[in-house]
Amino acid sequence: MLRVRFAPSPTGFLHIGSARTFIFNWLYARHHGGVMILRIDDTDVGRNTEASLNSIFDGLRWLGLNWDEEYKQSERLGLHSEMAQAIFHKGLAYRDFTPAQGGDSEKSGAQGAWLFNADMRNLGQEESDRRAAAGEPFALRFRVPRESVSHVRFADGVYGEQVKATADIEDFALLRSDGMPTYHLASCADDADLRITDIIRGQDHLTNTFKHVLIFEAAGCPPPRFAHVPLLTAPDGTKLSKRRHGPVVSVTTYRDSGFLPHAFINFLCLVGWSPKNDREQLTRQELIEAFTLEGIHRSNAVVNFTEADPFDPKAVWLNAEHIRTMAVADLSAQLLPVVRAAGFDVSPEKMLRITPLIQERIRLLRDVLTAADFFLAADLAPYDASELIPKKGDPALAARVLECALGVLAAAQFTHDGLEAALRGAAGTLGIKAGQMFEPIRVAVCGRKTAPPLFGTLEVLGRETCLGRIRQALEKLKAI
RNA sequence: GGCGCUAUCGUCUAACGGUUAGGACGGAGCCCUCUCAAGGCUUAAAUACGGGUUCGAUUCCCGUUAGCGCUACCA
Repeated sequence: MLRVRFAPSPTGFLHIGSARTFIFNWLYARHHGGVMILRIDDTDVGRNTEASLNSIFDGLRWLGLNWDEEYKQSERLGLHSEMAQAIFHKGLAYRDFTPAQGGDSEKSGAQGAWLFNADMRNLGQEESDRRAAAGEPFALRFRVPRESVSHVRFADGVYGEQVKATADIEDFALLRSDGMPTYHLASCADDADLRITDIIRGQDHLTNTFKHVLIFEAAGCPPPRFAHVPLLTAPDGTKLSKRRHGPVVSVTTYRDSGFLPHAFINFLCLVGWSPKNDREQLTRQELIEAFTLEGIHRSNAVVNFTEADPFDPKAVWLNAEHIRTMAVADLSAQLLPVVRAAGFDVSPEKMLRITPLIQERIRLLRDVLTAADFFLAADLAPYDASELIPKKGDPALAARVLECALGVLAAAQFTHDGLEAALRGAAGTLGIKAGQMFEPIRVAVCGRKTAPPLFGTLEVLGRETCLGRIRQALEKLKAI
């Protein structure tokens, strides 16, 4: 049975790169009828936050992709130290009594790679035991077998055969001096215990994988298969981070701005992966069927956002496509809570009548607020009376049109076709073009020149509202 | 610095070593049209650079350059 896991650490909100890794794992599991596991990698106690944990669950729940098993690393610490002890007792790890380095002070100025601390690596068994017994703190380091093994290798599902000389791998830590496992140890111990068969994760772990292979082998466990996916970057090429790029990299930002979960998933899949048949819009089922590791790219991909436009245009387009192809009733149901959250008390029935008029005019659910404002608010937002004047017309013409409309609408059958017939007829009577007739009416009832088609709009607005707004428009015209 | 990964239109990407280098988003233009959308059509736009190998390189090899990753008792 194939088993995959998504293992976020709760040290920041769920960002879209992590979400994509989750999605790829999920797709892979579902494609192969395997098991999807969510594991919270929370061994860095100092950096864990409750807010981060919530952000992860909020984001994942919104995506609507379920997982089958759930674990928390902090509840499995015994397992980790067990593996560390086993490795230590085989002589494949050693105690390092060197005091912990403060922060990343060493990092930048480092000339040449640090591999190990000779004194500690070669410390005699007796002295090591004595100092440990005396309570001196130590980190447990993996003894990279540079003498006996020349290279470590593994086959990556995306990047192919990978080889690295043991001479280039440093003696990494397994246990910190406070006894907590490091990421490498905890991750491998859990992957082994949970019988993970395939690890699909970010490419930033590609070179760490050699260490992991070493750990699995030292513990006597067969390593799982690995597949690394390319990273997501900002337009400037740097990796996505809240500090640099703000909330645009957080999954919840997409949710709150009115993305449909599936459109978002669809978009993320298309960044760094391709079904190779030019298809762009895929249903969940189609994604499951089409998803293979072979379709994953090897180079980083940029999420094309700017300060002016926080979302990748393709993501927005995909969302609009999904909105357009939804059943009206479904879209209406999605729109209702957005509208109500903005403070408008709209009935489901009315929302259902508004929806078809704006369906192909909104790209994000949020857009309903600006696209349908004149349906929602009792009073129109202030607008300039000059807007009422039609092309090649003057205030007098606008007034004539509106006076006429008052009479026509009072009598017309208030349906799309009835209104169209009445209004076109009126234009003919006045001897003006239909456009000149419709424009002042549109502005009068909508408060602006760009709006959904007129007849359907009038119909949904209803006779009383239309007449009232036209009278108000006439008043405004007098002021010119 | 060391080690590793990567390199096709602005962006996401396609192309058994043989294509006029294809598609999509975005841009521009035209059509449709009661405005705005949607839709239809057209168009500009790419193989980082230099060497090989080959009858023939986007594709294989080497180098250069650039970007990214790892190089923590972070994950």
